[in-house]
Amino acid sequence: MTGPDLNWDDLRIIAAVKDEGTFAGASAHLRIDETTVARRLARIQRALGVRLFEAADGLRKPTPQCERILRHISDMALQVAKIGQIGDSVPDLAGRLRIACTNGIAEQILAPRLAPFLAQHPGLAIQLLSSSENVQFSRWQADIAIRLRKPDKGDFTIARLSDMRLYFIEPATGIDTPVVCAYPPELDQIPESQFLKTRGLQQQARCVTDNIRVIHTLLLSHRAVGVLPDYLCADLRADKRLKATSLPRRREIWLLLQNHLRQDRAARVVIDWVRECFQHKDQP
Amino acid sequence: MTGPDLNWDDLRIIAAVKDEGTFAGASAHLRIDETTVARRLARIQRALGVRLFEAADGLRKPTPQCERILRHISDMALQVAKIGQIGDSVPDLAGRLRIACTNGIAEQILAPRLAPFLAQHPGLAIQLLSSSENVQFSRWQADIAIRLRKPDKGDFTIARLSDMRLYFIEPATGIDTPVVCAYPPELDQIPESQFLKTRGLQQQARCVTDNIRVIHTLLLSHRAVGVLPDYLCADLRADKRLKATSLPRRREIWLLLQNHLRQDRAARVVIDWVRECFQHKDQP
DNA sequence: GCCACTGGCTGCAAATTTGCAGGCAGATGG
DNA sequence: CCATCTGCCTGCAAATTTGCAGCCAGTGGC
Repeated sequence: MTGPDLNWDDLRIIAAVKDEGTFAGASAHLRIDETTVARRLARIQRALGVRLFEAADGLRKPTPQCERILRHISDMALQVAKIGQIGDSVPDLAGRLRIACTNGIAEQILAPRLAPFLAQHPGLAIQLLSSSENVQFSRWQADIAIRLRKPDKGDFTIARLSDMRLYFIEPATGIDTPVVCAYPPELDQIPESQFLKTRGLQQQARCVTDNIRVIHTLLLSHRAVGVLPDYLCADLRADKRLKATSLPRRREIWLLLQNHLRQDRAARVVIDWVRECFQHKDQP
Repeated sequence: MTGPDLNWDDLRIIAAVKDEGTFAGASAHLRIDETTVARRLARIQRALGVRLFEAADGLRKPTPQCERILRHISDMALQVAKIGQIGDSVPDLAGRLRIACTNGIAEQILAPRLAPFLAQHPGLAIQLLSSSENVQFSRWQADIAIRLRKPDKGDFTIARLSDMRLYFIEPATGIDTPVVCAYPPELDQIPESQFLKTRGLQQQARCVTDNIRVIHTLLLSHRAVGVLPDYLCADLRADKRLKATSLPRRREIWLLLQNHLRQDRAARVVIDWVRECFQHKDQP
């Protein structure tokens, strides 16, 4: 019986749980909350009257019936992709969007992938408002903002985008009195500063800046210690004369979007691209 | 771009609007409200960035792009049907359900189709609580109830099921003082009684009953007048010695379901069958 | 012309779905 | 052993979707 209570869209959940092996993995892939994954999977199981997954080795394994269902679902996904191409053949994607974020994120994460993205969408224009200061998002000074701290509620949409690891970098062979690089006092609450404080290093800081590329350069001298986000640490971690220690705490990255742009196709395309940039931030 | 904002289930709306030619038709077919049809169609149009239908001759005509999309949708519907068969191959549909309704509906609409239905579902048992009195649905005396009047809200689910026409039947060649068949005073508010009152016939009633088959038999004598629902009028309307006049007002038919059965597969199967019975109530 | 019917849309309330916070269980590492 | 991390689930609130009532426009019949 496939009555109207069989929600076609729930079928996508089955495929995502199979592909990722966990509800949490499917949640990240589908960009919905994992409780929603669980509930929608339960809903489609009830509708089909079939058990779809067994729990084995901490993973979700599809039942034989589920394997058969998955073959049909992948056929459906092919059809959906073709439908999407029909929509894509309408070349009306245009717009100019202002993205506010830090210098580091703009330079290291977005910029490397911006040219190909704009080539793919000739009607789009992106303005990167990158600085150390928070752009006044509530005053419409930006359309999209990427924040390293969960923002207070406002008349805009907030969504969690990603997170980043932090690394404490120091010379591999300890040297006397390395230069301590620290962040300014107004950033005392960020995990980077907190870590340095617990190490008793914050007061010894001889280089105080919020410019992470400055810190990066100092660390490259092998005479300094400091804390940097993961996207700026690939070369440092590969350097044998440096030691990198992952901090226990991560920093969450949040996305803000003006509410009136929630159904804007250009905005959605740009947001997808931003998410993709963060997904691949560890790859050059 | 077919991101997660393309709701697979919305694709079904496109097909239904194409098939039925109007939102209202799609609404009846899908059994959702027509405003929901309009909104979901608008949503999928936004997601695809494609105009799907033009309005022509009071009907919705698919655009060329929509025609291409519809081909993929019908492929998907085939896959969904196959998925449903996988679920159906699990022969665990069992249960015993009590349906409360009038004698007329039980005998004329449900009973003719009950045997084939039960043969199709060997694990099901149906108890028809048919009488003229309203079973105490709120006291769990029935699982499903079919009512000819919109019920007050209660701790159960109410849904509109169908409606029926009413016919005033009289001898084609007028005779003096035909026997007036009327309904009892406690049913004074139903459209049947109201109509007879406006015709000044209610006080002249010489046969007062709530048994519509009794009225049917009297009308067959060609010496009586009365009002009956459409499902009991096929033969009367075909009788050349009788004249049938459709009443302006219809009677709505409502379905009640105990809330705890809303996700019960057996209950859903039975409800689908009941709907089908009413859909074909004019066919023998 | 008037009336009834049908289809589609708007606004509001009700119903449903989703996200978040917190808790629990299991696995891993120090 | 304890702390941390990860995955999953529950309860509650927020967000979204849906249904209903009412309205408007168009059509057909009297």
